[in-house]
Amino acid sequence: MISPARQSEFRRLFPFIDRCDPAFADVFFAQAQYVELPAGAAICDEGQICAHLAMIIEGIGRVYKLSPSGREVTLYRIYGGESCVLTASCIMNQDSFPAMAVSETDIRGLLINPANVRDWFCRDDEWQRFIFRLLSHRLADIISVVEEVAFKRIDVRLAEQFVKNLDRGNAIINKTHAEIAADVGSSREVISRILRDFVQRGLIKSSRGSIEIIDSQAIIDLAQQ
Amino acid sequence: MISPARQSEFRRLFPFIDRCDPAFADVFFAQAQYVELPAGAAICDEGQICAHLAMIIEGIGRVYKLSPSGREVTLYRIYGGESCVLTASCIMNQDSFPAMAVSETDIRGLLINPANVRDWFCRDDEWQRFIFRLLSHRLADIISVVEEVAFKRIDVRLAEQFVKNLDRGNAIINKTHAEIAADVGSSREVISRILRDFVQRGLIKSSRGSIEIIDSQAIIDLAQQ
DNA sequence: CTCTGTTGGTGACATTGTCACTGACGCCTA
DNA sequence: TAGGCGTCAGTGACAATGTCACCAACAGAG
Repeated sequence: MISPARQSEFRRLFPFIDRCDPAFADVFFAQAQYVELPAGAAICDEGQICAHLAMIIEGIGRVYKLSPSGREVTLYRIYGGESCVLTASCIMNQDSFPAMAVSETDIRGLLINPANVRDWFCRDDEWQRFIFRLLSHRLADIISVVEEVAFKRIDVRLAEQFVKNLDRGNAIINKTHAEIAADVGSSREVISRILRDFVQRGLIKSSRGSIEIIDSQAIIDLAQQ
Repeated sequence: MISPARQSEFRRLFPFIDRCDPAFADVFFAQAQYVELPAGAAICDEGQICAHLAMIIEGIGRVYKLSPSGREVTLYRIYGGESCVLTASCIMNQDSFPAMAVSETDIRGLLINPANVRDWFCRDDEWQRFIFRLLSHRLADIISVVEEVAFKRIDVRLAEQFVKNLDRGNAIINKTHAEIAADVGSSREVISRILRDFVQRGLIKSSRGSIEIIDSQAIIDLAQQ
């Protein structure tokens, strides 16, 4: 049973629950389980069967593919108010998870039992809609990753990442070159070279483990190619 | 109403329908609509709202992304007995279709009305399972495209394509270099160069518009990298 | 047979990936 | 405070891939 304080926190982030039948919401909070995870924890490994559907209240999760040679690409991130599709899809089909997931920050959230996810599906329209929207938005996310990787130059994709940070109000990005490379599916050396270029053109300032965006407009223009 | 001959054809390809409640199957065939499409027809364009869920009886559909510069990547193909996820996901959410789709061959199939897809979802378990399996398998397909594009050398990916053809019993592939390039998300020139290499190594024979696989084992070995 | 559109081949150059190595920095401990 | 160690970033050399411009071979239509 989830405490009232946590319930109202959850309701702010997952407004669908207020549109559900109140009786359903009661069952939901009775069956859900509250969990906390430290940053850097492995949530799900490739090929594993997923135990639960996680609904994030606070924190960031990252779902990515890992190549045998050690390279990575981020498929998508899960923020507060969101949930993991791959988990959802695994639960519905009892398939194995086709990627890896880690917590990028400390995470707090609710866990839903696979049996409940399925049972509730036809019990409450809003729950059904929530799960479907989840699946379809992630499908779109992953397709856009294909597009990025297959068609766009890396400097443009870096600029896009920077713009995402600007949109969230961060002109400073605290990441190492290797982390950025794992994000866009490239290698550290390539990122270093491109960032050196950006510095020489006055677009950013770079220091150990962090990047400051100086010329936002130029970054935005570059991202729009 | 679908004719009995077509119904039994459909049942062979979509066995789930026999596991459904017979009353449901009756409704299904009463509401479904039979269609034929010529090869090369545009089924769905980027950004369009999908009108129907298509279930393929015969023929091949291709779903792909197109870049502004004209390059392409195939996301997946739809064969007889399969159906289009993106359509399914669009229908469930009334979203727009995030890719393009064409018929690669003549196609025959059934069309299901979006309202029916949704209504039937909670009416019949087998229908629900069918739709979910569809979504989750395609999600896995598309993730594996990300993996291919981000991590693998093009010669290896070409070999993989050839192996898929060998698995279907075709040692001869009737495609132009440009078509192969669109498949793997590369450019014609690169494919030409790699195929020239393959010819010189005795793996294939190449002629205008078709490729014959000579050394299957070497192709299989290469694909396994 | 000629014309025309399609298909494939090629060289030159830009971008990206990979490998091997180096130096700089921060932190810990003696 | 000096030395040791791990993380982070920079670099040159080379391989793989993408892009552009152009040409040659071929097939089908008229």
